[in-house]
Amino acid sequence: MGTTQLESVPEPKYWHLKTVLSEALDSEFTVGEILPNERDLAARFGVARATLRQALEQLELEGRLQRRRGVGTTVAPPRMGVAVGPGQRAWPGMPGDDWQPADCAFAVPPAAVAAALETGREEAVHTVRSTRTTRGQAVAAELLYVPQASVPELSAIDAPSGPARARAVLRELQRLEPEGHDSAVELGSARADDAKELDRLPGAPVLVVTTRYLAGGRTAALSVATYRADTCRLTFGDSGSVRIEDGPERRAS
Amino acid sequence: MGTTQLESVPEPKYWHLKTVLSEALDSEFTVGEILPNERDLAARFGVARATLRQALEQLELEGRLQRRRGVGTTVAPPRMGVAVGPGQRAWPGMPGDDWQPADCAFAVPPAAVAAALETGREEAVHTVRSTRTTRGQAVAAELLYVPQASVPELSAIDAPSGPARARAVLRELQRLEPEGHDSAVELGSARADDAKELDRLPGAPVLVVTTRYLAGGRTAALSVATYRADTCRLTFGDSGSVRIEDGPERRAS
DNA sequence: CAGTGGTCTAGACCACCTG
DNA sequence: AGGTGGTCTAGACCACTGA
Repeated sequence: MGTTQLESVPEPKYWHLKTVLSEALDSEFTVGEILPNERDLAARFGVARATLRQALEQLELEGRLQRRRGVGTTVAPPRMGVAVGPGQRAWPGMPGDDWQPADCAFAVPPAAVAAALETGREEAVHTVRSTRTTRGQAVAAELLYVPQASVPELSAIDAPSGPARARAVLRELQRLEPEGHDSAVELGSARADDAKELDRLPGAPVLVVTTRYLAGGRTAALSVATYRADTCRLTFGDSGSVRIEDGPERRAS
Repeated sequence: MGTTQLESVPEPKYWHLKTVLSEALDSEFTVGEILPNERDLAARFGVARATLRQALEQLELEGRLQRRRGVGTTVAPPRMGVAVGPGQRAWPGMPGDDWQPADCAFAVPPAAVAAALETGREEAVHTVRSTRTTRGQAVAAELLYVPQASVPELSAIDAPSGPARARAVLRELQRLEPEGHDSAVELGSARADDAKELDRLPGAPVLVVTTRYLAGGRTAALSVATYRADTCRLTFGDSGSVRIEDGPERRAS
C-alpha cells in the first residue's frame, strides 16, 4: 500500500499544548507574571480543562510554572542551586549553614532507618527535625536520626524535646570525628508534614537526599532531607556549581 | 463555639487510596506480581477510574509500581542505586563504566549549553550520545558536548558521525588532564528521544544530571544525563552507597 | 482480537485566598 | 463574595501488547 503515513503518530494534545505554552512562556511572559486562569486558557485552546491541567502539571514539574490554590498560576523563576555536597554542611550543625533545627524527639525510627543505623528494631533514637531556608524560602525539611550510642554524653535530664534539645544533639554530634559521608538522591512525593513545612500540597514532587554520616567505623547519624523538586537544583561537587540557565531569555511581550 | 472538629480536614480520596494500596503492596503482593486492571480496581474501591489513576500515578512516581500500556500494572522492584559521583566514570570514556556510546554529531548546541561551554552562539561542538545500562536495563541517556578546542587533534576527515566517531571523541577527551568536575541534579520530564531510549513514554519523570568536566582551567566538556526517576536512586559519595530498603518486607499473600 | 493503560471530555463541587 | 486551583465523576475513544 503506497500510503505514506504523514503524522501517523499524532502527539497527544496535552503534549503539544505544553510545547506551545512553553514557547509562549519564553517569549511573552516575565518571571512572576500571572497567567490567565485555567478555565480561560482551556477555552482559548479549545480543550477540556483536564487536558490543559495535564500540560500545566508538566510545566510545573519542570519548574517553569508555580500554581497556588486560590491565587493563580505564575511564571516561576529559574530553579535555585542548592549545595548538598562536601563543603556545605560537612557535618550536621556546622556553623554557617542555613539549616534551622526546629524540634527533637526520642523515638523508634522507621524500620528502614533502623536497618541503616544498625540499631535494634525497637530501639529509640534521637530524631531532629530541621528546615533549610535559602533566600527566604523554605526549600527542604530534614529528619536527622542519631543513635544514643553516637552521643553517649547526652543525658536525658535536659529538656527531652524542643529546639533546645535539637541543638544539644547537634552539638554533641559535632564532637565526633567525621570520617566522611555518602548520599543518595531519589524522587519522592511529600508526606503531609513535609508538605506543610515546604508550603506545598501533600504529594508534591520532592527530591529525597539520604545521607549517612560516618564516624568511629559506624554510621553515626542518618539524614533524610526532602527538597522541593519544583524550585531546587541540587548541586554536588568540589569546585562550585554548574550554572545552566534553562532556556532562552525571558522577555515581556 | 465548642464544636471540636474531628476530621475537619478530610483527605482527598486519591490520597487515602494511595495509602491503602501502598499498605496492600507491602503485605499482599510480591515484586513483579501484576495488579488487577484499573477498571476493576476502581470498581472495587468505588471510585472513578480517573481517581484511581491519580493514586497509581503517585505510586509509580515513588517507584512502587510499574505500568505499561497494553500489558498491565506490576509491583516494581526496589530502585537500583546508580553511582554518579567520583570513582564512577571520573572522566568520560573511562574503561569499565557501563556507558555505551551510540552516536556522534557535530552541531550547534542549545544556547544554554553554549553558555556553559563558553563557546560562541553559532559554534558547532561534538555531541556524543550514549546510553547507560545497569543490570540489563537502560537507565540513562546522555548527551556529551565537547568543544573542538578540547580535542584539537581530532580531524574531521574520519567518519563525521556514528559510533566510531563517538569513540574517537571520547578517546581524545581522555588524553586531557582531568582537573575535577561538578554536578547538579534536578527533576525533569523526558523528551521524546530520551523517552524512547529509556523505554518510557514522553514526559516520564527523569532526574537530569548536569556535569561539567574541567581541564586546563576551562570547561572541557559538558554532560547532560537523563536518568529514569522511577527506577533509579542516584548515589554520590566517597565510601560506597547508602542502602536504605524502602519499607517493610514484601511478602506473598 | 480482546484486554490493557493512555488520552480526552463536560460537567460538578470543594478548599483556599483575597478584597 | 467571588475567583482561583484541586478533586471527582461517568462516560468515550485511542494506542499498544500479546495470544
